[in-house]
Order: sequence, then structure tokens, then C-alpha cells
Amino acid sequence: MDQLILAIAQRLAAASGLPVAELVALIEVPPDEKMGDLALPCFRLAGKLKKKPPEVAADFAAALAGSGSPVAGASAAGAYVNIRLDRAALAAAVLGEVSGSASGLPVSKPGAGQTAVIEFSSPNIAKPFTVALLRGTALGAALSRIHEALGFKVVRCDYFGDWGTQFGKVITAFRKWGSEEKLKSEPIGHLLELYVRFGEEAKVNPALDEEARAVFRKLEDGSAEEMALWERFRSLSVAEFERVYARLGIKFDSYDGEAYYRNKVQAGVDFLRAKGLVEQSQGATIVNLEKQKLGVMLLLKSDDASIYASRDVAAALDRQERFRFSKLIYVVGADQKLHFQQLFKSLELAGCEWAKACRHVDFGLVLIGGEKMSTRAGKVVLLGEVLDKAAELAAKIIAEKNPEMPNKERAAEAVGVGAVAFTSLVTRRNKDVDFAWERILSFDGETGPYLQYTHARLCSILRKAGGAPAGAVDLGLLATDEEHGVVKQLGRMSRILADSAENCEPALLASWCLDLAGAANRFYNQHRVIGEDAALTAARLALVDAVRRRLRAVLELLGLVALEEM
RNA sequence: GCGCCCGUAGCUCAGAGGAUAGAGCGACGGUUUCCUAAACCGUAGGCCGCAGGUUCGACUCCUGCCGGGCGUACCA
Repeated sequence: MDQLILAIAQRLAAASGLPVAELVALIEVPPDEKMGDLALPCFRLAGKLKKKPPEVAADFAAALAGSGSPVAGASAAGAYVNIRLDRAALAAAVLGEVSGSASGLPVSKPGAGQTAVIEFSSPNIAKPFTVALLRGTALGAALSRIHEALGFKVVRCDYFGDWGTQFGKVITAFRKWGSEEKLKSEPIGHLLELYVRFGEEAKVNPALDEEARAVFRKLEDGSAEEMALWERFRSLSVAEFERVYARLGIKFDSYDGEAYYRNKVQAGVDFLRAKGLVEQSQGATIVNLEKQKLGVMLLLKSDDASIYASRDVAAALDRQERFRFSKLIYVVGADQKLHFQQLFKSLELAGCEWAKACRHVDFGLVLIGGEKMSTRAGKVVLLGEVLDKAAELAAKIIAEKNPEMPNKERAAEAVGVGAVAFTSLVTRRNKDVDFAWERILSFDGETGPYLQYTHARLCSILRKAGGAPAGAVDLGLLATDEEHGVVKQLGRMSRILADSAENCEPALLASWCLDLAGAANRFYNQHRVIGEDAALTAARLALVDAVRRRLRAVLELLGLVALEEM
């Protein structure tokens, strides 16, 4: 597609004397397919050419009209030039690109040789994995795969919340009310129960908070007894999180969390101090960013204990040292926006030129009934529960629709997870979303299962036909609107993939994927693929195979399993 | 108080300077002797929060206001 646009821009440049790049940037897709495949608005060009917009459009249309492939026709409509493409030429270019790539992904790898460090998910251990955490997890995992598709080496970091006063609370609660059996049978559930109970009891008995702080101090001092409990809670939590990640198809390269950095905090603070950025204020150690209108960043509390900001400084310095990244992406909720602005500004002021390679990819909250979820109040929806319900529902539907199918359990799990994962990716990340069972458990319309269904249908057609055509195929036979519509969608992928990475916005890829699937469904609903005419059958099979490959590649980028049957 | 984000069809969301603002869900109607009906086609449904401004042109950019969310030094 991109080459065809370039070819057209070159012709117009030759005819008008305008720069090619300017024309390329202006060429767009018209709002209605009936107008044409491409359009060029001439408002801005008119001034440069000292003519009225409709005149320019008429001149351009005339220049293109008889110019031959890839232009099949051009006409002026007011200030616009509407261009129809040679469908055979477009099909040959697009299907050629798809079959030239084993993975189904675009072949260009602009990220080759670069490293992207991506921090995401980052659950607090001893707290359950909720649907609120899913949002950042699905986002970060998709961004990781998207960067890999562009050639980046990606380091996935799960920055565990495994240090802090809350462990003093959990340890204290466990000693008072804990049960060994329950810890074994349902570790996180039990730890959560203890944490919630601690919160309630501390309300009427503030001495508990004091006790928990003391326990955390012992932990920071490395007291063996406390450390042993902490280790146990941590490893139980990690095991449980890894089960969730396995269901979602995610693997991390590093689980180094806040605890890992606890001994590097002082070096981080000293680094900033050496640059003259550190002040004492109200007994605490801070970086004053009032001049930058970013308030103050608290580094060390008045008792010299570390806090998240100082741990993040240490982590950033360490990651730069270890990975020499060209991008460091923090996939963290929008409620921490100020914190990251402060962090990046401090690094920048400290002379770290790599600070500009750091980016906070923020996302809106997941609310429940319009309110923020609260672990302490026990008002949460557990991800495991959502995945179970979704898989169960999928199993029921499969039993109805396709009872003979082998591997029904695997398909049900894939469809259930697909529905849940896709729902958390389609909405642009800056919006808050309200969790709704009926939405996340929907398999109809713009959903993950719809995409998986489309892929399964395409596979089914290829299975019946005995595979994709082997020899040369006459793609000029793909002349109908529906076939052409599919080809145009296929041709958009490389642009969309690059935009998704640039904006750290998998939703762009997700909604394009829906467009592609929609075009494919319209196509095979309207036209039978396997028919009497061998040449036409071969051409349509080639199209089906190309869509199948691209769809599969995108589904996997988004974290969905591309089923061959469902 | 100040800062950031959001406000588009009954609901969930696209569109982010350009042509008549689009999907899905829900509602109503249609399509299966045919490669999977988790699909496809059609109908109904809109003062794009409100008011100004910039522009040849504003849902889109600027200002103000209203409504919701989040943040604003010892939680992360």
C-alpha cells in the first residue's frame, strides 16, 4: 500500500512541482468507500499553487486519470481528488508482502539492535491478582510483543511490590491470627484475609499499626525470623502470580521488585546529592522541583527509611547500567503520573541524558460500580475468578455449537482468556473503565472470540480446500468490493503496528484487527471461496491464507490464541 | 485551592484540523439444501457537556464554565 501511495505522489509531484513528501502526508482514505480508495484534499496546496482548491483538484485528477497502474481512475469532487486503485496491482503488492514474511508480520524492523525495557504488571505480593491489575498487565505484555515485532530486544520487568510497611502488617497479622493449613491451601486468599482483618482491627486498636511498623523496621534490619516469613510469603505469591501469567501467556525476564533495590537506595540518593539536587526539609530528604512546578519528590522519610521514589531512582540507574536501553517504558496507572514526572525530571537535572528515553505509559483506572477497587475493604474482583467464569461459559457454548471438536477444554480456555484479554485492550488506555461482568463475558460483536472465530473460519476453508494454492495465482480475479476491501485492510498493517508502538497504544492494533476481521466476514459471507472455477478458487484461497496469517500474527501480539477450530 | 485525565446514539466505545460524525451491544426486521449463524444484511436511534474564540473549514485547536475521576511530602 505504501509503495502505491508513493508512486501516486511522485506523479503529482512531477505534474505540480510540489515536494513528494508533502503529497504523501496529505493522501488519506476517504470517509466513504464509494468515493474511491484514496483521496487528496487540495485546500492547502491551492495557496502554494496560487489557484482555487477545486481547480487544483481538477488539474490533479486530469494528471492522474490516464496515467495507468496503480491508478485505475481519478476524479475531482469539489476540493478533493478521489482516486481509485488498480485492484489487481494492489492485491499483488499486498499479498506479495504477506507471503514474503514467514511470521505474517511486516518485514521492516526499525527497532533492530535496540533494547526496550518494559516494566508492567507489578503486583503487590500478599495481595490478590485483580482485574484492575489485568489492565496494565495486558497492556504491558502487548507492548512487549509489539516492540519485539518491530525488532527490539525486550526486557520484561515485573517490579514486585514486595517491600514496605504492609509486610509488617501481614507478618503481625499472621502471628496473631494466621493458619498454617490455610496458608498452604490458598496462600493469597489467606494473606489477603489477614491484611483485611489487620486493617479493621487497627481502626479500633492503633497500637497494632505501631507494632507493624516495628516489625517492618526489623525486616529492614535483616532480622532472620521476619525475613524467613517474608521469604515464604513472597515465594507463595510469586508461584500464584506465575500461574495467572501462564494462563495469559506471559513470561517475565525479571521479578526484581522493590526489595531487590532496598540496598541500592542509598547509592541512588548519593548520586542525586552529588549533583546538588538533594535538600533536607521537615526532617526528610527531598528533591525540590517547585521551580519546575512539580512540587517536591520525597526520597527518604524523616526516619531515613526508603520510599517508592528513592527505590525508583535506584531501579532506573540500575537498569540503565545493566541493559543500556534505548527505551524504558513504565506501564503504570495514571494516578502515578506526577511521581513519574518528578522521577524523570530529577534524572534529567542530574545529567542523565537517557532520561528522555524514559516514558510513563499511563492508563485509566478500573473502577467497580463507579468506584476505585479497594483491597483493604475486600472490594475486589479477582482475575482468576473472571477467567474461570469466561472459560466455563465458552465451554458451554462449544458444547452446543461444536460438540464433536477435539481439545474442547483447550479451546474453551483460549476463548475465555481471549474475551477477557481483548476487552482490556480495545479501549484506549487513557480512559477509566468500569468493570462489568456482562461486558467482559460477551463473545459477540467486537470481542476477542469474534476474532478467534474469524481465524477458525479461515482455517476451516483452507482445510476443506486442502491448503493454500501452491503455484502462480491470478490475483486480478479478486475484483469484487468485498475482496478489495479485505486487501485494503491487509495493506494497513505496517502503518498501524508502527503507530501502536509509537503511541504505546495496543488499542490501535486491536481496532484494526476488528476492521480486518469484519472485512473478512463480509467477504466469505458474500462469496463462496471453493467453487467450480479453479483459477478463481485459487485466487480466493490465496486471499484467505493471507488474512489467516496476518490475523494470527495480530492475535498473538494481543495475547490471544489463534484457534484453528472452535 | 492548584495540576492532570475524561465528557460523542439508551449502554460500551471509535473518530483528534477536512467531504453526509461511525462501530458493537441492546431494540425491531431479514439471511442457513451453501467453506462454522460466536457470522452477515437492513431499520430506528446524535444541539459531539455548555458558551465564546482561531480558521476557507472545528467533534478535533485556544479560553472560560459545568459535570465526573485522579493527584497534590513521609502509601505505591
